[in-house]
Amino acid sequence: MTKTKIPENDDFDLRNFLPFLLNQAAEQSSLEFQQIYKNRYGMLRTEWRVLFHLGTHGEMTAKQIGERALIHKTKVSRAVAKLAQRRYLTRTRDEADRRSEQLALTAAGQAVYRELRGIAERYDERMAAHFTKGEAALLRMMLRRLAGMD
Amino acid sequence: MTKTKIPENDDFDLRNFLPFLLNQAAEQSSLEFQQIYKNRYGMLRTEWRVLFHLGTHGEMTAKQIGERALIHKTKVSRAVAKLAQRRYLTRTRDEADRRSEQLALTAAGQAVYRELRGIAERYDERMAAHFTKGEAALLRMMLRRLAGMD
DNA sequence: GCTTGTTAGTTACAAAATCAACTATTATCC
DNA sequence: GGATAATAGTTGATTTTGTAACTAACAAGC
Repeated sequence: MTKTKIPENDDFDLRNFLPFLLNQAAEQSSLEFQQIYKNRYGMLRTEWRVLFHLGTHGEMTAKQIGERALIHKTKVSRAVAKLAQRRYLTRTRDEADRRSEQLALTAAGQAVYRELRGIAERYDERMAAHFTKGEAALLRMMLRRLAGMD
Repeated sequence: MTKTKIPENDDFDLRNFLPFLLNQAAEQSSLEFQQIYKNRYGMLRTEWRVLFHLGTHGEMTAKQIGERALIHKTKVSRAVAKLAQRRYLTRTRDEADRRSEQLALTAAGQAVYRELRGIAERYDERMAAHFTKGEAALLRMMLRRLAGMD
């Protein structure tokens, strides 16, 4: 029975492959954090991302959000539509350039943002607690570089 | 016009939030690496993951792959079906437990795996080149820990 | 001014992911 | 042994995403 054993030869290990590792770590943390905003606010990942951007930066256009967060414009468009429908944000046509709209959180949106921000901060601390302060800072720096955010 | 300015107060920055950073970095690298196997072998992300698992570990069941890679069983099932259809792997019913099947790469599957593994190694090196050897090793360690792989 | 090209954002359609229900098989417990 | 529960894997229905084409508004060249 010529059952050729697969060449274990190379020292390549999937579990050390950076794209794989990044994906696993991201998936793990996203899933965990998702429980919170999904079950509690019925929000999708893209939606809280948009909410967070508006929360931290104030008024922005859909385009600016998409650029910063690397989210495709159709996804942003749909997330904005849902958030507007839930009265978490308002759209005001920009009179200087009437193609775009300035988006801003309503009072309700800000309230949700502040709640989620608090949860996010605690969650982040819990993750960072796996490491020393220096390691955590280095990790953030490295991830920013890999994400092309530098 | 009571335009309440959003509290820029807290020093919370989305761009430092670990789940966000992980997601951005993972997305960035996955998209880039995907160009290669997608354009070249018409494979989906889940498919090369399954292929890689079989390539590095030899025979496995669908369940084992799903557990290791954090992929839902329906996704694994469909990926396995496609790889089988392309004759990259064979399924052999496990006589000890006839519910499950042992999956193994065919010669063709192994050939593709080896090619992709080479590409993956070079890609990984390029990513790691952003950092010193020590930093890169630390990064992998930290990601493994965050992914719960330790 | 008018044609041509861009850009912000939306929408329609196709591809993929998620969820629930199903089959076949094995394990448990009485 | 037989009923009940649990498990491996598949399939179909629903959601979500990605791709393309579209509308409306602006910009540039002439």
